[in-house]
Amino acid sequence: MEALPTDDSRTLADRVFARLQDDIVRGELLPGTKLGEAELAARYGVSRGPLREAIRRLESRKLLERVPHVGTRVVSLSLNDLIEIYHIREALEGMAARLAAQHMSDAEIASLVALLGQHEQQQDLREDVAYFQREGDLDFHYRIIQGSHNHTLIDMLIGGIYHTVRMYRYQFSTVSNRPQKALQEHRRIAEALEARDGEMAEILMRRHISRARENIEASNSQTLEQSQ
Amino acid sequence: MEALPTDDSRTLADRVFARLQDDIVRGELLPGTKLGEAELAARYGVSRGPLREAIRRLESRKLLERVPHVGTRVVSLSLNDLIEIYHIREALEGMAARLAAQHMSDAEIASLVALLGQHEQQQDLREDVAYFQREGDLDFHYRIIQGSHNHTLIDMLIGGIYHTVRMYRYQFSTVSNRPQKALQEHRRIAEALEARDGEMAEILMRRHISRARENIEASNSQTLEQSQ
DNA sequence: GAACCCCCAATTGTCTACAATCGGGTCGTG
DNA sequence: CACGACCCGATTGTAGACAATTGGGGGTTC
Repeated sequence: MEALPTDDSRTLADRVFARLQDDIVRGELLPGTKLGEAELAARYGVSRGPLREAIRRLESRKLLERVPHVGTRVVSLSLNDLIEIYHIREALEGMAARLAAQHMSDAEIASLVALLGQHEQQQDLREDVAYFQREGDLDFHYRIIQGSHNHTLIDMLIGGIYHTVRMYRYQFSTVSNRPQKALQEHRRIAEALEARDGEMAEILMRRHISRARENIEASNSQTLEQSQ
Repeated sequence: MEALPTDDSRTLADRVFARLQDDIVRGELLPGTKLGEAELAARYGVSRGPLREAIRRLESRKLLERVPHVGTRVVSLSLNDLIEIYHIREALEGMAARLAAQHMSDAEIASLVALLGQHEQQQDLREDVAYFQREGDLDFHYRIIQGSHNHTLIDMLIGGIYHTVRMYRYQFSTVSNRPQKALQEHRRIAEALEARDGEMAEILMRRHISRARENIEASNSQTLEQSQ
């Protein structure tokens, strides 16, 4: 989806950044884990210099929390944080859907529809459902965000928020318990894009994300109560 | 508004980050300026280690552009970038206004109204108008964002977008040519907050930012044409 | 036995120095 | 004049050492 850990990015700091981010997002490093610099430097085979640069960047992305003279640890999201993020996604991805209706090429839209066809097949076969619910869902949203052709918006969502959303999915091992409804909503959004109806696309996208949020709130309400 | 350059933040890297960001935003370092590491290290009296950490963070915030093995330079915004940012502000600050109507305390709203009173006086006196149009305007928006009480949203806007907006104001030395209208719009937004009318506050805020964007587009259309 | 203080070990923060790598400019050649 | 190889500067990577701060353990006192 982005830079793979096997890539040969320009500098060492860039590679360490990508690998460390991936390990965090994929749950290799669990939330709350304390990360010693010497330990991490050994883990990735680099010296502390490039490592610290990578840590600073991940701190900016809210994937690491750092306390001076104490240490760095992987952030642990609260349910409230996640709900805030979904409210923001509602605003930004709603906007992205409206822009996508204006700016996506016919080819891009056709490709998006084809993607939904694949998802439908996967679901019919009940095969690798987890994939659809995890990366497949993000892939759909990913394409619409790209379709907005607003570079700043793309950067904020893809480069900022989506890593946190993906990390959450691994942390809470959340799987949507409404995959068929989600797919239907995806279809309707795609139809609005095909009709070049930006307002409709925005409304449908906002509603789609809002429902996902409500689903999370309902599924984790007992978790919330426990933590209080 | 945030960390002042005179603060005594925990680590050197934090201080260099704050000072360098301030120098960029305030136009001390002009857009496109090439920044040598040795030069900057001498300028701020630190070694390259903390400096590089600061550079990485400013790169994440889109205030610096870095090309490996070539160098770092201050970003120069295009008019198109700025317009994209204003579209995003429309979505996010509209949301912030709606949340502020729900979550701001009566005291916070009263303080906001008092701030508008100060702005009105400044404008009547035609005194230091530039201040109102620059930091004063941002101060109003700043308070509403804070009033949303959504930590993630606050962080994205205050910690991310607003530095870019402020930098732009210095770069293009843009002064709104509609200060009285802007102030009126501020007043109406405040009234909606007093009435706890979130929907109205959102609509008014979106319209307000949309008009500011149109104003920028009109003022700089010749600049756009020139650059093409 | 509990509370407090002090000291120490561990970790982080910082600096200096040197090797390695890349890009751009220069010079020479066809 | 165009093309290519070379060199030099700057940036990046690494290592080592030392300073600074934090948090906890041990001891003392009430």
